[in-house]
Amino acid sequence: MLNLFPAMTPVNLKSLSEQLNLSIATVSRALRDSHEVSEATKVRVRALASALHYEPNAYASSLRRNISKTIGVVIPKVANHFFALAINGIEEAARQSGYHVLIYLTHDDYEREMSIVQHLKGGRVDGLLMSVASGTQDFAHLRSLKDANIPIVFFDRVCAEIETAKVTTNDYESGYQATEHLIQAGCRTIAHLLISNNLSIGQFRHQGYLDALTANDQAPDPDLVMSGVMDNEQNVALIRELLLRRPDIDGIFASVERLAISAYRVCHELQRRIPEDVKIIGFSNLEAAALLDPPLSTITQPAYDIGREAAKILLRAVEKKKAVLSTQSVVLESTLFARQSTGS
Amino acid sequence: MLNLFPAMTPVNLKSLSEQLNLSIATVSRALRDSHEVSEATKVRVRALASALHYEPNAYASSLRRNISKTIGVVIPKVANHFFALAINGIEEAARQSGYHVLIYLTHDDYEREMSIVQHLKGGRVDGLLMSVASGTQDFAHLRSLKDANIPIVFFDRVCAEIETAKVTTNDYESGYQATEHLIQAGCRTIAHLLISNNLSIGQFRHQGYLDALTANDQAPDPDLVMSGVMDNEQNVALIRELLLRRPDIDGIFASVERLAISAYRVCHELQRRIPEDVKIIGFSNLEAAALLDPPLSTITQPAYDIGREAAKILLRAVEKKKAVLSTQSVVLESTLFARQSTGS
DNA sequence: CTGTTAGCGCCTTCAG
DNA sequence: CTGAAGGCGCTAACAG
Repeated sequence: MLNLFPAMTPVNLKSLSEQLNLSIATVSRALRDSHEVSEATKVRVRALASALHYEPNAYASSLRRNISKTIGVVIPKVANHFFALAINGIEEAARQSGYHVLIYLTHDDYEREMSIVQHLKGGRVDGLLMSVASGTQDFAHLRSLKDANIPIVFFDRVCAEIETAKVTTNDYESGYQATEHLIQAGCRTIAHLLISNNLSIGQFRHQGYLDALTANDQAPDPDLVMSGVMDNEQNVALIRELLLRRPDIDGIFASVERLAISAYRVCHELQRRIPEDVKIIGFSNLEAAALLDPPLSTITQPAYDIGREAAKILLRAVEKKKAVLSTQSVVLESTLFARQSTGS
Repeated sequence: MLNLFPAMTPVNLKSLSEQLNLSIATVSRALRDSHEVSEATKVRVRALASALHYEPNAYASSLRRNISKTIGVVIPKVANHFFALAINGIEEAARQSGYHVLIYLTHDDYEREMSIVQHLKGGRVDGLLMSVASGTQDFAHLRSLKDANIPIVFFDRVCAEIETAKVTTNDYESGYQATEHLIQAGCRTIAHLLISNNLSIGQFRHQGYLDALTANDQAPDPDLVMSGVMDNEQNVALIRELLLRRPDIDGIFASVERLAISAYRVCHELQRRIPEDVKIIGFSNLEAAALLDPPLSTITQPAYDIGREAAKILLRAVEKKKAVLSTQSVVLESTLFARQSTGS
């Protein structure tokens, strides 16, 4: 007789097996579609299981098999189009392989990143995807993941010191191209706005900027390089100051979306016409960039693909139970959108 | 003698207890800071535990205590500023209470939503936060959560049929205000763009639109109401068609960010001047809206607070082990930003 | 093909 | 204050 009130007696292998006069093991095997169980019993078992809406207890299974079917994603923030899109790609890849996704935000805080990683060593995840916090200087907590047998894949903001797989974009080339784009458009004094830290991506982009300048016989000027801070209003103030101090600036290359937007705003405010007086190009995944008038030229990273690629690499390692990944680097290409005023 | 190679022998209560010549129970109690264990042993235990970087196995604990310290978040998409900000608030609240956050994207697909919810009944989460998919018409899968003893809190896109806590914004009022804003600005023919479905929020906003019209002696015209679809390019085509069919439209109220942006784009394309020919106001959490020239007026939802509030309510219920929440409705207020061209 | 047994790592009575 | 024992739900080895 069926028990249709699972809230009363729990629905688990035990209760199922009792009602079916089978052993727990057989029921378990039947549900996992093992070949060593007769088709007839499989049918019986499945029928009851679905009638009672049986759902296996994920944690019991995880404990037993030492596999959680879960990956962790540790990123600075999600209120940022790039990471939002990346998560999308990650979730997609994870779902396709039957994995769950735990999300953690560091808010670019080292302490927080450390405590998250420490927690995760408890076996809650089979693997980790990570974009390091800008405040992170010490990487011991990341190294220790190796001991805990948890593979990690870095994306976008990678950590060069750790030997593992990394997914990035062609940051150096993008920095170079962006700068050259401004030079071609006639800019003679180009500022570079980046985030103040040791992030690999910032360094690569900056090197691209420097090399593009020298290649075009423009002497790099440290005074034109601005390191942003966490607080956005402060950044606006810094940019305003820079533009007032150097009225000769006629081109701005922003390595971060927020700085590009802020620069745009400050130009408006200071009545510097875009693009007549100042041309701006910035890293951005903001769709609305194309709608600005004049539109903002952007370097757009394939965020979704980055997330997806990273997740796929991680999952492949997880399935093979390889704690340490080969130091493989996947580089995807960003796209430069040179947008012109529609002249309406 | 210390074993500093946890990769060799596993670090768990058993191994710790052996090295300390204590029982597993005592070690467990010491680590949970139980009052029934001497301070001296606590110190000894903690010392070894931290030396070996002991991290409790979350799944064993979950299995035993039937508590996962994890909540699930099921949303349509994350590549949308509103949801990104909401996740931020959710993660914050969860973290403060020591909870983990699993994320699932439905892509507005009913089947997917159902399968996710079904999975989650396996005890993987202690509670659920949800914004229902636009394709969802049947709510049996949500009801069944009650049987599984999993509390659920809806936010933004709520499901009226389920009796549980809900966190929303004042959608009716916002729709009313937005429409009145356009009327005050002199619009005589106001279109309403919304998403094609049974979403509660769409209905409320639409009712506000209708009531504002009648209150101002404008007869609602069904021809001016457009239901969007999933594909954005199709939406652009639909909007274009609408504006061509009804050249008398001089005001647009968009209930979704994407539609507002698309409307903006189509107006540009059709050379309808904003705001001289057509005024636009739309729901949006896009910062860049203020940068558009002319800027886009928006109704902005307190996304972060919505996520945070919803998570707090859920966590309170989870801690009390209440599967069914009181049908409590928290309504937060959106802000209308009436932006004017800077006239530069 | 099916059943029995023995844990995964942890927590929680119940006894000392 | 500490220890011994049982079991959360599931799976995997070993018997039949």
